[in-house]
Amino acid sequence: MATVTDQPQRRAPRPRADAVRNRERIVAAAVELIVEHGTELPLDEVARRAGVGNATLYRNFKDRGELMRHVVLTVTDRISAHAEQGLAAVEADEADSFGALRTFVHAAADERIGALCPILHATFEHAHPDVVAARDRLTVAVEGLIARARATGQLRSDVGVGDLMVALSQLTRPLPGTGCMDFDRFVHRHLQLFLDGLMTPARSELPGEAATLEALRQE
Amino acid sequence: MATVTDQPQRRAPRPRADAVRNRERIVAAAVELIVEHGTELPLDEVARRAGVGNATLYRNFKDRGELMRHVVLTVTDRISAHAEQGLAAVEADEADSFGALRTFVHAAADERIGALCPILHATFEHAHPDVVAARDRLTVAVEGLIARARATGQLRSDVGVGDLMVALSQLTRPLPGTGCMDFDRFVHRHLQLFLDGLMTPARSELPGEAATLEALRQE
Amino acid sequence: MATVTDQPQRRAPRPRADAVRNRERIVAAAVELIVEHGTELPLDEVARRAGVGNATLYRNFKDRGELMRHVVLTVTDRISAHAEQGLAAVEADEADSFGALRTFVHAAADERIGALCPILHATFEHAHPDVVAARDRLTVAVEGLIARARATGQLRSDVGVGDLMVALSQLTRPLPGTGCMDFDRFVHRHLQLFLDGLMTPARSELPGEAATLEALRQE
Amino acid sequence: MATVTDQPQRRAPRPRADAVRNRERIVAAAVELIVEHGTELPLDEVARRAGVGNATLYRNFKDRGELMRHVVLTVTDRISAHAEQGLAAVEADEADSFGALRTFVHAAADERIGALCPILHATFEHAHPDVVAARDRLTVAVEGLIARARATGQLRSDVGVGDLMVALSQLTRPLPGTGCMDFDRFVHRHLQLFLDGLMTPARSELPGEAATLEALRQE
DNA sequence: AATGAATGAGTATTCATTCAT
DNA sequence: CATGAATGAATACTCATTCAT
Repeated sequence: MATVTDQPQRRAPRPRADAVRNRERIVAAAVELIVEHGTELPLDEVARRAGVGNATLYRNFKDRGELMRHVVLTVTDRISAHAEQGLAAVEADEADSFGALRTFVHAAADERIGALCPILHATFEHAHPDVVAARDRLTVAVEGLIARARATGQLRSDVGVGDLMVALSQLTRPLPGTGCMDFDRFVHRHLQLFLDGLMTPARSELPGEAATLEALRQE
Repeated sequence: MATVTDQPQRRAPRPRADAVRNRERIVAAAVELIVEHGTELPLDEVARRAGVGNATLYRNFKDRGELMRHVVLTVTDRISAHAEQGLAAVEADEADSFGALRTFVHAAADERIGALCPILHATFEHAHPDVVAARDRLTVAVEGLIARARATGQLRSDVGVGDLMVALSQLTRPLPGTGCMDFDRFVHRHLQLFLDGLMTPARSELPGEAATLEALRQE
Repeated sequence: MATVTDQPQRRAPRPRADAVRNRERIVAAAVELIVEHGTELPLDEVARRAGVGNATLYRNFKDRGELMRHVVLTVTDRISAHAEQGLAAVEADEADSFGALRTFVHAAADERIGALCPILHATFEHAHPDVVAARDRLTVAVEGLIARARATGQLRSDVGVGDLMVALSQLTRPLPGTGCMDFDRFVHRHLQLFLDGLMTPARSELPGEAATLEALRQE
Repeated sequence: MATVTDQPQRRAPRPRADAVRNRERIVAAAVELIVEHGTELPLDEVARRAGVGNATLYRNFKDRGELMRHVVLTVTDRISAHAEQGLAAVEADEADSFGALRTFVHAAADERIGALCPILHATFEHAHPDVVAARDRLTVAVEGLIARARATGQLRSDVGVGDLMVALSQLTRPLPGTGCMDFDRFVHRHLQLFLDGLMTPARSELPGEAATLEALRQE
């Protein structure tokens, strides 16, 4: 039915079928390599891993910063989707709100949120519109989860979204030079322990003030 | 002429007075820079910060690996001292055992345990005798603290020393390019939350198995 | 059906209508960019300025050298036309012969004789038949102008066609990175001064020997 | 007599005897290569020509721009010295003032003033204090020569220092890819002709306005 | 025939490490 | 001993040219 109207419109997007694939493969390879070797990885290595020439990488991403930004956007979007999904479940089904938070945290870890550490760099373009938008989307969704968990009295009231996201990023931050496999065994334990610490009743008083993701913008 | 008789007595202690100072300044500068800029920093920068020529650095430390090892040893030793001191206090005075653990964790953060991130690299010589010895010393002391806290029923029984140390290292791991100052504001909050999660009664079941520091030797 | 009979007639002129246009636009873009940014400009830039894909450029011009050659030929031909026109005027109308030389020099500058700077490169194919032919045509015409100006006693007798053409090229040679607009303000002054120096009576003795365009073939 | 006071002060400058030599050799090689191959020359080639490793070049000159700046400063200073020497001769000895200008122009050509074309680039750091100072020094000296030549009625009054310097630079601008040897044969002829055009009585009217070196600052 | 994409070879620059003073 | 300088081996990035659509 709708296909009739679709056909004439397809001319523009088509010729890039393989180019789009290359782009995706480059970002995927970059995520992998950031997880394995940290953010200082050689871009030629990314290109090789993606199975393309190095210049193809540069055709798609003007420089290292742009590639990093796309990695961040890609991973952030995936994680936002998890958060929104969890939030929808909680709102729709009256599900266990803290459980939704737990589920989200572990899912974010599996999505390699630790690879987002570049976003925490002072040198990273925190002000780029796309980055701001992605961060805002994630913040909104996670704040929703947090508000729900707080509303049901399961989450202590003195923690902010930044506390959760920064600790989550740090605890899952990849170990350079490793396949990460061994490390994964421990990470979910640490997350679980941290989540336990977020529950009510609060067992200690927190120093400082609640962090926000915006506050990480350096300078 | 009378001074001649003095000279032989000076042999042992004197010749290294400033050399020792140089060594210490180099390690101190390295710790600072690792905390500020991560482990990939230029060694010339370390030398400059230490106020010595770069060749002096290489005279004292054969290569980057050796310098990193000494950084790790220095920081580990300081942290071990804190752990042992806490343990002694607990054993002597029947003090609050979980409180001792808390005190130790925050002290380790202030001692820049985050500078131990080189130990997280696969390329680091985890098997070097000095490193093994330092790690063992720290492990013993922290295990003592853990045993005490467990004995008084305040620490949940399903966490190992590795869980504590790895999570502690990760949560305090510096963000490259950061003056770290802003970050410090949050770190103690995260540690406090994590510590809350370590208390009894356990609020969740932990996946995987307890980590040990030895297990961090990758590959 | 009747239209079928029309088709055979179209063979010769039609198939190249837009192709010819493309060729011209590419050369024009190249001239512009050489004037603005020197000869080291990226060919992709030329294609973009011409509004065609880069591959189209390569379909028309095998490589950089061939494009440069066509630029040189195009510009040279235009300048030859000016010279021949000036010569015709002088011969027909007994006009002011040195004035014709002046007019030619400024016209050549406006035709962007500075874009001939590729001809100044040692790597340029000075011996290519088309280049030789174009250069000979220009040389003949300019020599005619010079002969006339000399015959009327206005042009000093110790300067050759090469002196004129090389100095003219150099004085109008574009400065890379410049929009050239500002530079244009000065160029005609310098040309005027140089032309004044060509007039009789000679005010100095010239060192070396008269240059010829052929002598620019380096090595 | 003065040597007594000199001896104790010599300690500082000594240890760099060879380093200073390297620096000079790098600049000299850069001038040579700019003359031969233009400003886009590979820096590795400069290092090789200077007989040092490429990193030595970068130790001495942070980047391409800094090397270029020092080339410009070096050449400009040498040329300024010529101009000042000529000016001193004219002022002291009542020598032929236009002859002094001629002598200066040919000397500047031999000092490769044509290699200064980078100074005319829009991308060059025209505002750098050292460049400004060097340009001012040169401008002052040449303006002195011009004023003298004008005062004696030999130089036409409608040309500015910028007219002279830009035309001089352009006429002596090296031909990329050549040993320049052949070209040198012609350059002094063109300069001589241009200089003739500068003499009184003026043989034509000049369009536009007198250029200044400052006006070449792009944008 | 025309295009956008892909590629490899080249160039600038950085940094760990060694050498000469 | 301590130092500044020198070096070669990376790595990021550009561009002429070729390929697939």
